[in-house]
Amino acid sequence: MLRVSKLTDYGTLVMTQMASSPGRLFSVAELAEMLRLNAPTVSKVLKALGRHNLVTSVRGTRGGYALARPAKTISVAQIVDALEEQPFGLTECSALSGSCELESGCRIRANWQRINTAVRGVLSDISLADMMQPVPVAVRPDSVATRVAPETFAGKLKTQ
Amino acid sequence: MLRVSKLTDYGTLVMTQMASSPGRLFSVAELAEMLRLNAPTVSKVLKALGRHNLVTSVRGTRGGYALARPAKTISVAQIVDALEEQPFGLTECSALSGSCELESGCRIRANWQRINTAVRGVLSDISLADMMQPVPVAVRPDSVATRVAPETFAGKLKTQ
DNA sequence: GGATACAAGACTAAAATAGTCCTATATCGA
DNA sequence: TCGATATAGGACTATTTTAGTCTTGTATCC
Repeated sequence: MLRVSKLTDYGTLVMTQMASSPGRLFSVAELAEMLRLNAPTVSKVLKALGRHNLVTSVRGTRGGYALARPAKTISVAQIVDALEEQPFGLTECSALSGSCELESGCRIRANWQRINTAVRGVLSDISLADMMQPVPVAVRPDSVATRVAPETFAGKLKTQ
Repeated sequence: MLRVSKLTDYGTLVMTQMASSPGRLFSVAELAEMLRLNAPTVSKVLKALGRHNLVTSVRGTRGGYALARPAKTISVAQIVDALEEQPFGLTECSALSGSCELESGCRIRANWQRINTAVRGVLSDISLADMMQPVPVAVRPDSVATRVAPETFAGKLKTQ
């Protein structure tokens, strides 16, 4: 449904929370309480983020997690990649195998790949630090005309 | 998983096929055979597209479907909207209700909305006619640096 | 009036996601 | 060195979503 999984959603929350105090370690229990999420779920998110080297972990009594690098250098795309099971791409192929060879199929597929690349570009150009910023102006969500807010995202959202 | 449903995928195929002969009517059976898809599935897609006024239909013996308007004036976003159940948006809210009020939550949510808008902008700016064009240059799918092909999409993919 | 083709929507099966739990391992501190 | 704490990995169940089909109804043509 063209939606990111809840795990990814939680991931942005957890990462942002950790970004607010770059130095310290956060335990699963702490983060779960701060964000009002269940601990096992937060744990699952953090384990996946750890496997992708977006967070570091320390075991033991005073252990916990912290961002592996500054928030400015972590993109939303990287969080998505860490938490979505499937590889990035808006379509599976572009319909059933065997259909593309006929006529229009393959062009469609190639064009979907270009759309994928553009969408990924959007996600790659937004950093965790950006996600913490307040939104500068009211954006009407469905208006294409207003879809780029003048401030923070402006430069980042140019795809060329 | 940040993927469009198969119905949407099929929708782009079906619409493109119809766009190749703007005048004529295509029956479900014809389209199914041309695209090597099952007829009931193609039917489901076309009914949904019809409800959203992207195709017109004629019943009866020599009936069928045709694009409701020129391919240049139909965007991929409109096809997505017609065939995805849920309203457009990459995250459900941005985690559980009640979490956002605390600290970082709401900013994240607002920023996700801006990402939604940017992604939607990509889909809104690609027309069905664009989807029929051959891809001008090889684009390495995962390289952000090359993510905008110089030709056809170039102007369209600028989000500002 | 009968054949054809779309319209609406119910229904089943399969797949993906969400969320929890169990076992193992590392660290700290008494 | 032992026990408490906290992460690591991954299995597992339940839920939700998606895919695909089928049935009944209606419009059009000949």
